[in-house]
Amino acid sequence: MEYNAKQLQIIEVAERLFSQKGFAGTSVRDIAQEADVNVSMISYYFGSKEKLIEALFQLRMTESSSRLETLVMASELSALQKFNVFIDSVIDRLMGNQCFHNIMLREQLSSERTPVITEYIRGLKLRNVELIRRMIREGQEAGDFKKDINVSLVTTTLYGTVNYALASQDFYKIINDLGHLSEEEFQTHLRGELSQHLKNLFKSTITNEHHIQN
Amino acid sequence: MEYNAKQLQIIEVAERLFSQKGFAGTSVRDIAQEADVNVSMISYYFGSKEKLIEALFQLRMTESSSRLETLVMASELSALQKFNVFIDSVIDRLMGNQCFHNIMLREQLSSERTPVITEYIRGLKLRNVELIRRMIREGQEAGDFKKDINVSLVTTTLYGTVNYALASQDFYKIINDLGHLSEEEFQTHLRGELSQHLKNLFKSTITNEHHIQN
DNA sequence: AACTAAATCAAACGATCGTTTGATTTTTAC
DNA sequence: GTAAAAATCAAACGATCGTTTGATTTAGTT
Repeated sequence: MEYNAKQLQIIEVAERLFSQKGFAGTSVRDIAQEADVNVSMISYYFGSKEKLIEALFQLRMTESSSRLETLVMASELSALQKFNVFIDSVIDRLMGNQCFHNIMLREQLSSERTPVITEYIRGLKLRNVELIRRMIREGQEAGDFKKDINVSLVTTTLYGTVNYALASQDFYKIINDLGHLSEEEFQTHLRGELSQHLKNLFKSTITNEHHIQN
Repeated sequence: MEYNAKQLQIIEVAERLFSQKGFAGTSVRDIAQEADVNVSMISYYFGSKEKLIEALFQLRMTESSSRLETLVMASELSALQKFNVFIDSVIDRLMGNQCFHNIMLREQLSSERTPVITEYIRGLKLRNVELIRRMIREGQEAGDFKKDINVSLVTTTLYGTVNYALASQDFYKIINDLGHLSEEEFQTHLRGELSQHLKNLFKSTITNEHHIQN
């Protein structure tokens, strides 16, 4: 499915409002007003509010990242280097699509989920955890990584840390006295800190004692 | 403020429904029906739906954990031991109040927040990060912990990991073939895995090279 | 220019929302 | 036992919800 400019405008406004106020907390009139279209256009183009968020998910999910998978795995980087590249890509992907990942996180918190969206999320998470599993196994076979690594929990810490950092970024800015930075400067700062923190965290956890070149 | 049995019943049902369907996604009629009271009782007792969730926050926030602070800090445990005790207490607190922490996490994702609730959350997070800061500083002064530790990000990883693990527990159960466990067995299993994972994660990250007794 | 299809609109639809009303029942206090 | 207070209820309130209608305008095709 491809969308015209007006449809994309509706989707993008909906994405921002769903992120800010939640799906149930956002009315189609809110969306229509901010997207500068008539209320009926939403049903006209998408069928329903429910179908609209499904269209959003379909759009955002399909445009993401099968490149990464082959790009990372096919390279001649060491296992740890691949893992570090992956960490940065996760940070970039989540920070570059904060609204959408906010919606996705909220969706995971709900127990009354749309089957379509639930399936999208499950598929994405399955791909992510499998990619990490392959990277870790590669590192283990090279003798660089420890043998007993809980892949699920490593994944959980990676995504959990980035997600929670983004959810708490206002608080983070305050207690670290970063109010003087512009929004862009702050995002860059946070990105760098997260990257360093996570790389350090996992390096000392999943690699063996004997030093390996970074 | 203290509540009678009926009021507590309403609060507890509201807590579960807000957790499952979100604040905006839950109607006062939903709550009234499941709590087996008349719709008007919610306004009668709490004033409004908004005041109801504020009452929930006030109730859950005041019943939590200033004991921990003095208990952990005043003991003769080593810095790492204190940190490990704190890790377990965080896991227990979040897993023991999943509904409420689900609501709290959702609230942090929203940009249109109730000032009262925002302030509750800010205060709680401030206390938590300060407690962790004191523990880390103590470990540093004893020479056990590294000098350059980003307290905010350590806190973020701790809470982010536990929160995300709970948000993804259905997925975790599936990909780890834990479907044969009862719900209680699974919770116990997850608690243990999380505890081991986080202790291991932080031990290798924040302690110095030379071994210190656990 | 004439016809067709797509887009846009104001208005209205019925349903549900949070809240209030006013009567009635139950509990409490003396 | 009786009066006051608290609790409970069905019903209704106005507002807003997502969606549909039907007329009108715009764009595309010949």
